This record gives sequence, structure tokens and C-alpha cells, in this order.
Amino acid sequence: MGATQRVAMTDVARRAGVSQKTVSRVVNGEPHVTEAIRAKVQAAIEELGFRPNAAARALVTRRNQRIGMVTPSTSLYGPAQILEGVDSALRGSGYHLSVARTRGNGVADLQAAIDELVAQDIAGLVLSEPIDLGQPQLRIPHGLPVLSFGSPKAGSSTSSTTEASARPDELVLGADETAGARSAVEHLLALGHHTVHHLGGTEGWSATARRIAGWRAALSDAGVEAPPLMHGDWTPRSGYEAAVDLLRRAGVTAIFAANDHMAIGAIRAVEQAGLRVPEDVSIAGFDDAPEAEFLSTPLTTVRQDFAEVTRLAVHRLVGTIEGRPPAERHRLIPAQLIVRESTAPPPSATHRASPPERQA
Amino acid sequence: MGATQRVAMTDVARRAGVSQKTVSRVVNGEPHVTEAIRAKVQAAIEELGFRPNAAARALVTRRNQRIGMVTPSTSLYGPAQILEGVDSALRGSGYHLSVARTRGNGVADLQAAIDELVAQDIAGLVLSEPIDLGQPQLRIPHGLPVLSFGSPKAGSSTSSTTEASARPDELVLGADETAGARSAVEHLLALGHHTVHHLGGTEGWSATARRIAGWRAALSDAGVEAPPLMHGDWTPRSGYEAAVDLLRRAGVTAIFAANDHMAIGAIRAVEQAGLRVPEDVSIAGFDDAPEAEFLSTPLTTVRQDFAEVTRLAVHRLVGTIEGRPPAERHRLIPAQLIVRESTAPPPSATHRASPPERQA
DNA sequence: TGCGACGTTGACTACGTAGTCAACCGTCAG
DNA sequence: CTGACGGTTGACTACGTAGTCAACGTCGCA
Repeated sequence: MGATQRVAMTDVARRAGVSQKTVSRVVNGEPHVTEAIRAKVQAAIEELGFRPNAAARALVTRRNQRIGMVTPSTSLYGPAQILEGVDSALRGSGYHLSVARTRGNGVADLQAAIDELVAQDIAGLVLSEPIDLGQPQLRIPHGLPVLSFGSPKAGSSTSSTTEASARPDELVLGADETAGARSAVEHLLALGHHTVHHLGGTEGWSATARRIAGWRAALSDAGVEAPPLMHGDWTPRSGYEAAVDLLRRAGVTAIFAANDHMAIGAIRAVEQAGLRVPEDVSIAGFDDAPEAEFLSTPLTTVRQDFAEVTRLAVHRLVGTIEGRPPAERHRLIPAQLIVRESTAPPPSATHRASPPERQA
Repeated sequence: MGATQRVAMTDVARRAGVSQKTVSRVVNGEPHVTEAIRAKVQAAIEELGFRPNAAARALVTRRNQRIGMVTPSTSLYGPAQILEGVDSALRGSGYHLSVARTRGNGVADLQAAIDELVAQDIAGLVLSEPIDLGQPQLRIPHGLPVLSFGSPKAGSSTSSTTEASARPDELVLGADETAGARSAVEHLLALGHHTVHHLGGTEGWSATARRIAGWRAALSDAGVEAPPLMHGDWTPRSGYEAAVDLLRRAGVTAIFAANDHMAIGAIRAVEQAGLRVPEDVSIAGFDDAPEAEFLSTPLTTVRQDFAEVTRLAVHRLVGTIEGRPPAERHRLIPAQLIVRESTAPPPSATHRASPPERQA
């Protein structure tokens, strides 16, 4: 069982009639090796089925070609997209990807996942969802490059100026979710809704905080007091249950859900209450998940360009690892409002001034 | 940048006034160490912030605590659930998880992902989605334990007897998707539909083949000739487009989509054609994705118990790695038909004999 | 023809850990 | 009181690779 490694460079060297060091040169594609010898070594490698021992290599070079990634989930849309994007961006870079999923939403859970990765001698650390906490007392080895998708502090958005993060050398990239959320709420207000209710994501997630921040900012700009906040956990069920609660209040005409799945649950709740989307209640989501466009009521939502964000982020992380730190450590990519059929003027809007339509 | 590792066991040993070997004993929790010395070493470890060097350990023990997993995607429901389940099952086992995503659906793509993992000295290999090919000419190091979720050969299902796989020692576990698909189609036939059309998943995936097999089996048992097969790529869009095509034919009353997302697209297509689900056209999916229950038309679908499958599979894989191979190498977990509101008798069924309702 | 420069090759060694084995200690039975 | 034994500790070494540096050979130029 399992004794996978048997053939070493010395075996190849003996077979090819050269030194171990020469085999090393061939394997690593170093110059200063005669073509004839290179071919001979290659042949010996093939014959013996030699594969370099990664552990020995890591030991002697004192560095690992491994990136560790902490993710809160692999099945939620955002984290899954980030994981996929990071993997894509890493392919061909020479770095391997190690994944650790957090088991809960607390600091201890995040720390446990980080520790597991750090124990693997990673060259860089990716935090898919940095927890939203006052003082992120995370123990991360000094000098280990860190990339976070989204700042742990709910950003003031659009301002590209950086808020200080816990680690001065931390890379922070992401879509501008705050501005994206803001544009969704502004869209609803522009349609004529008096106010917009928000179904927040899981408490403690920075993404939750950013979307709440955008929601509050839009309401504040419009001079509207924010109604009580409700929290779900990103699942359709939680969106459904929160919306059922919400619909007990009078005059609810617009709901902004923190993600598309909660929006789907909310639509169901509205319909079960005998109301129609969007005629009676408008609903907007966040993510532009693939199914959003194909729901019976296609969903107005906010799209993030995960491919671009992850590509740029990984590029900068690898640069930092290899001693070429980017000049700019923080970057927000614009998010895009996608207006579909789940949002419309409120029932009595036609009796008021015609609402100015507005695109993000 | 990045010189993460500085403190070695010898440093700790000097600090604690013991030998490096004793530090090694303490770190690994070996017996035969006086409590006083153990405490002294622990203190020195804390003070110096020592962390064991994984590469050196792997080099000398000749084995890695790493499981490599190949997945075709991290955002599709099934693969994401498998990834999440494997990660959960691995937590606390002492093994780390390395992920490689295939870039395409060909053998070469799968092989490339496998090679990348093998280069990392993995102790075990997990294939989330074994490609469906006649002769899987995959190069996998001899003696490396392999776990596949679902056989690469579209199984005859229910029979728990194993079909021969490429590697005699390969572990093959999964939900009985063939039986699950069969039960969905039988459900539709029992409702009175003359036939059931199938929107298949991405060609080349074994999951696609298994669901097709179940579909064909159910039709065959009912003495119905299978209508032409259509293929999508698991996305709602592909389900939508396939259904638009399909609805050009006359007399289409029942569609079984290979996953819930394609079913969502199909529902949209039906509704856009001016027809109703389920009154005019019944639609069933596969996966029981979280949103399936909360769609405007809650979806009849098939649920796999990914948690159970992955837990069992990882348990057996780890056992195999550690020299305790399970007696049983193949196992199918039953899949469960979930009947909701997207399926009903066909439009004219009431004019015929009342259809016998049937549960799986 | 002679000399230096440069390209090629290999011997030696370090990297940090765990396995092997011997030395040492105290205890207990004879 | 002495020898044996078991528990504790450390010296030495191997693991497989890449870095360092020296030796060697060849070529071009003076």
C-alpha cells in the first residue's frame, strides 16, 4: 500500500551514467547541460518512471509551491465562484491549491482552518470570506502573504482609498458589493418604492456587512429611515421564512435580498401570500446566479465579475510571494446591476409622479 | 518575503536543554518522555513559536498526509456537494485536501489534473466525476489508493454487484443515480404520460450516462421507445434552449432533466411557450438543490445523500491508505424521489384510465 | 602555440525530521 | 548487596533534493 515513491534521482543518475546533480539540472530545466546528456537522462527518467519528490524539494529550497485557501463553504455561489476562479488563475502558475473549509462562522473556526493550512507550509494564504469582526485577532505567521476577498471591515466602498486592515501587507480585492447593493436599492427607490426592506445574509460574514452598508447608504441618501434588518443564512429556506415574517407588516412593497437564493425563497413567500412579483412586491437579489435569469420571474440582481477579481487577486498574490509586491494592495472591481422582471413600480405608483427609471 | 520557517527542532532542543530527538518525541506525542521534560519542551516550543516542517517530516516518513481530489467544477451542485462532504469527512482525520479542477471534459484534461495532484505526493486520490469512457487509459501510480464517486461505466444500478473497474483496487461509491433517474421517469409514466423526454447533462460525464441509463431502463420496462436524447451542459440556459427545441415537437407532456438547474431552464421555456407547469407539461429534475423546493413551481426531483456517501467513501479511502482496506469496495446509496408540484397527469389523462399514483 | 574565458560536470553538503540503537538511570528481586 | 530489567534520553544517520564550488575540457584569440 502506498509506497508510491521508490525511484530517486540517484537511481536515474546511475542508469544514465551521470551524477545526481546533473539529473537535478535536467529535471529543473537548468542550462549548461549538453543536449546528448539531457536526452540520455530523459530516457532514464522515462524508463524508471521517476517522479521528483516534492517533500525533498520543498525541504531544500525552503519554500513550497502551495497556496492555502480558506472558504466558508464550497456550495454557496460566491465562495464556489471564488474557489473556481482562484483554481483557474493558479493553473499553470506552478502553485498547488490546498483547501480548508471553516466549520462555523466564529473567529475560532476561521483560525482553525488557517492553522490547518499553515501546518502545510503554504507560501500564500487566501481568505475567501474574511470574518467581519472588530479586532481580527488572527494568528498568521509573520511574512506570510495574505489575500482577502473583501475587506473584513465593511467598506465605505466606491472610495478606492484603503481602509487600514489588520496586516499592513495584506492584499484585499473584491467586487464593490457595497456599491452594487446600493445601486439595487436605488433602483427600487427610483421605481417609486417608499422604502426597501433588506434580508441580510449570515451574520458575521463580511459580505453580509458590505451589502447591508450599501442598503443603508442608499436609504440614507434618499432620506429614508432604514426599516428593521432581518437576517437569513443565504439559503432559499431562510429567505422564505424571513419574507413570511416580513410580509406580516403592512406596506411592504420592495425587498432586497442579500443573495439570489434568499430572493428565490422570498418570491415563493410572496406568491404563497397571494401576492404577485413584481406587481405587488418587488424583489431584488445579489449574485446573478445562473438560474436567476431563468426563474419564472427572472430576477433583478447584482453581478460580480468573479473571474476578473480572482485573476487579478491571484496575480498579485503570486507576485507578492515571489518578491514582486504590487504597488496597489487594495482594489474594488465594479459590480453591475442587472434589471429583470422581478422589480417594478409599487402598486399605487401610477397614481404618483412617474418614477424616473435609472440604470447602474 | 515568505521565509516562513526559521525555528527548527534543534533550536527548541537547545532552548529546552534536551536533544532534538526528544523534541521530536514531544511533538509527536510519543511515550517514554518524563512529564517534566515534556513541559519544558512545550514551553520552549511556545516561546520560539516552533512549527514542525511538513516537508522534512514527509521526507523522512516517506508518506504524505495529503488527499488529492479532482473535480470538474466547484460551482455545479453535485461536485460542490462532494467537495464539501469530502472536506468535512477529512477534517480531524489528519489528512489535508488538495484540489485540482479539470479544465475540459476530455481524458487529457482529467489526466492533467491527476498528474498535478500526483506531483504533490498524495497518499490518496479522489475522482469526483470519473469520465465515462470505454477504456479509461488513465496513468495513475501503482499502489495509489483511488476513490471514484460513481463508476466510470454507466452502471446497471440496483444490482449491488460490482462491475469491473479499470483498477481492481479502486473504491467506487455513490448514490444510485440510475435507480433515482428510473424512479423519476416511472413516476411520470405512472401519472399517465405516454413517454418522457430527457434533457441529458454534459456529454462524457459518467453522471450523465447513469441518469440516461435510468431513463432508458424505465421506458424500456414500460415498453415505450425512448425518444431522441438531447444534451445540455448542466446550466439553466442549456436546459432552456434544449426545451425550446423540444417543445417544437408535438405531444411533449413530460420532461426529465438531468439536474435541477436544467429543469429550471426548461420550466422557463415551457412558460414562455404559453404552457403551464405541470398542467400542460410536467418537469422533473435531479439533485434536490436547495432552491428546488422554493421555486414558483416547486420541483419534483431526486435527492442524493451526499453527506452519507462522502462520509462512507472517505472512511474507506483512509482505511485503504492506512492498510485497512474495506472488504466491500463498491457501494451504492439509494437516491430518493421527491415529488413536488412540477409533475402532474398529462392534459388529457382524465379522459383515460385514472393513473395509478406511485411513490418511490 | 599558449593562455584565458566560459561552458559543462560532479563531489560535497545542508535542509529538518524520525528511526535505530546504545547508554544511562532507577527500581526491584534474588 | 548485586544483577537484571524496564523506562528514559541522546548520538547518529537516512530521507531526496538543490546550492556551492571546484575541476575539467574546449574554444577563441593573441
